[in-house]
Amino acid sequence: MCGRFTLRATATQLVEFFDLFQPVELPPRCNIAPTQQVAIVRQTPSGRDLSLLRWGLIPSWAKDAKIGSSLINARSESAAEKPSFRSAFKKRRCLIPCDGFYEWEVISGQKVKQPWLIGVGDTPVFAFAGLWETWHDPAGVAVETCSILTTSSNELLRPFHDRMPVILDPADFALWLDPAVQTADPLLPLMAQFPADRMHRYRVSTVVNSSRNERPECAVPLDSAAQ
DNA sequence: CCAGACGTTGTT
DNA sequence: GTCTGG
DNA sequence: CCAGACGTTGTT
DNA sequence: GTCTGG
Repeated sequence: MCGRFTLRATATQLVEFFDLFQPVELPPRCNIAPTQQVAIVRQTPSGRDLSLLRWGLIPSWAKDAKIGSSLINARSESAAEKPSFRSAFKKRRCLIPCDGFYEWEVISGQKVKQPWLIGVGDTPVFAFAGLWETWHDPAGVAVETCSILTTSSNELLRPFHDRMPVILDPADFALWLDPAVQTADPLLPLMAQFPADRMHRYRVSTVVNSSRNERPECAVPLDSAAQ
């Protein structure tokens, strides 16, 4: 599954990979956590646009924002039907740029979990499949939120979880973002497991365990010689 | 009709 | 907002 | 996802 | 144990 990730790509890399219609410079992030601002790519009439919104989808009908922190992921198999996600799945799909995500290994007898950083080998940046939504707080202020879709894990991720984030192939970006597509049928094949042989992983420092730590050290290989 | 739920994950 | 349960 | 808190009252 | 905050 996916609860923490990195985005250190430059504006140029983002423009090229996502075909953005205007560049956006983002500060490098090594430890993006739920409830924080994340960058998403949306299709607008002018082109593909990058904006920042809160991670943890709050359905439009929610009475308070709390539910958002438990909706950081959405199951791809059911998002089209679930009340919390179906409206967003139909009309508000997005890409979530990423260049690595963390998984934690539970080692028996050890209290502290060992984090790993997972990457896609052949691209400097890649895309999670995401959904976004608008919620209005009690004062009427609009809050935009998002969620990352999940699928069953491939061999590389299975040691950590039975779920992994949906990673989209750039060839599928246009269909995923197409506002005219409002049914799950043509989208289901896009949400398959990303192949394990195109991904890699390495251990990183437990510094990343606390979402308060944003230092670059979070994403540095622990023992590069041994990996 | 109204009231109440609406989600994911991991762990046991 | 929309569906399910009573 | 993990870390960290987990409470009430009255007074300032 | 469970919820909240980041």
